[in-house]
Amino acid sequence: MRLTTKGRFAVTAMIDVTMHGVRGPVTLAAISERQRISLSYLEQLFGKLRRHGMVESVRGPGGGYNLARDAGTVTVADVILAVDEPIDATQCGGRENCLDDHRCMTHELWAGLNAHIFSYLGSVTLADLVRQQQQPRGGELAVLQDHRHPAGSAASPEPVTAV
Amino acid sequence: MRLTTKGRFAVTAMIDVTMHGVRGPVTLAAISERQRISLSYLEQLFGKLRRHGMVESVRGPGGGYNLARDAGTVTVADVILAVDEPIDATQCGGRENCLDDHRCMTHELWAGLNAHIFSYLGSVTLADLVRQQQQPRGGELAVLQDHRHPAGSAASPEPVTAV
DNA sequence: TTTTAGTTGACTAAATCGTTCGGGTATTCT
DNA sequence: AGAATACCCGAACGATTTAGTCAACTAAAA
Repeated sequence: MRLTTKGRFAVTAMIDVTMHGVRGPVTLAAISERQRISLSYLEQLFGKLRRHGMVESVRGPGGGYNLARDAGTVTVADVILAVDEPIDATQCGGRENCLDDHRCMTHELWAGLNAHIFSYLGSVTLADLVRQQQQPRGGELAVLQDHRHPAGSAASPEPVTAV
Repeated sequence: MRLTTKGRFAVTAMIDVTMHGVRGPVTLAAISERQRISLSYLEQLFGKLRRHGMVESVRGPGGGYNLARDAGTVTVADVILAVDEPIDATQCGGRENCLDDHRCMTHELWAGLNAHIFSYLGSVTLADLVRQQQQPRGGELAVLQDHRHPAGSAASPEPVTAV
């Protein structure tokens, strides 16, 4: 699970489709203007989103993109995986050919971390994000409150925004 | 919070230092050989880690790197932030100059997502990862079991490993 | 049939990733 | 003192990714 601005652009665009798609398809030109994302870049992203079954396209005048599934069933992980090819952080590629005493330390390590991040991003749907967005000044995600954290040891001085 | 192989290399190297640093400093050459990471790349990473107060260096023969803080207080988020400069996914840069009806939709959206991912990665320490690593065939992180997930909607066909 | 809007492909500048090389400096050992 | 060790620094590199541009195409509606 890679996490870059590319995936964030895709999620932002998908939220736009969700919010403005209640009556008819949403054009990429409209998304481009509202979210300030290059139209041609959106074309690339939505090409992948369409091939991964995230959206459906309607051609011709009045056309655009609709969600292919209900907003409550499309997760952030789905969107990111559609546009961001997964990477393999383990040097053994999942096989057991790592030698000596530390047999594939990175493998199990990142498998666990990946699994959890994936699990979290797979638990947040577009509907969740839209619901949060439509509150006047919500700030935090409601669904996020549902996750507990072991409380200890964090305490980083950096501001949380724009991390 | 960007998530690439660069940060993973850094965390892997830090775990190596934690595991092998119980008696004296750990050389980059040893980490390079054990973890199969380029020595010069390690030098770049540890330069940043040192400047961010993650490790301390000992020069000369018998030298190497030690953890600057206790392994239980160094989180994965700390390490990743040290080597991976943060990105700004919001187009307004945190200020309120985004116009029209959707005032900075991406801003609050990613602020929330970032906050949660940061919160999770900030809750896993090097000590946790080493503890997990030293179990013969542990698999999952124990600390991960402490996080609940709303259960719904995920169901992705992809394997969780190497996401 | 003209316009709209998706579809595809090639192509680009810039940044990042991981690596290699070549020199430094501080410390310890002989 | 001098050699060996190991951190320190910066430049450069090919490969990949990012974000964007351009052009030509097809399907559908007015």
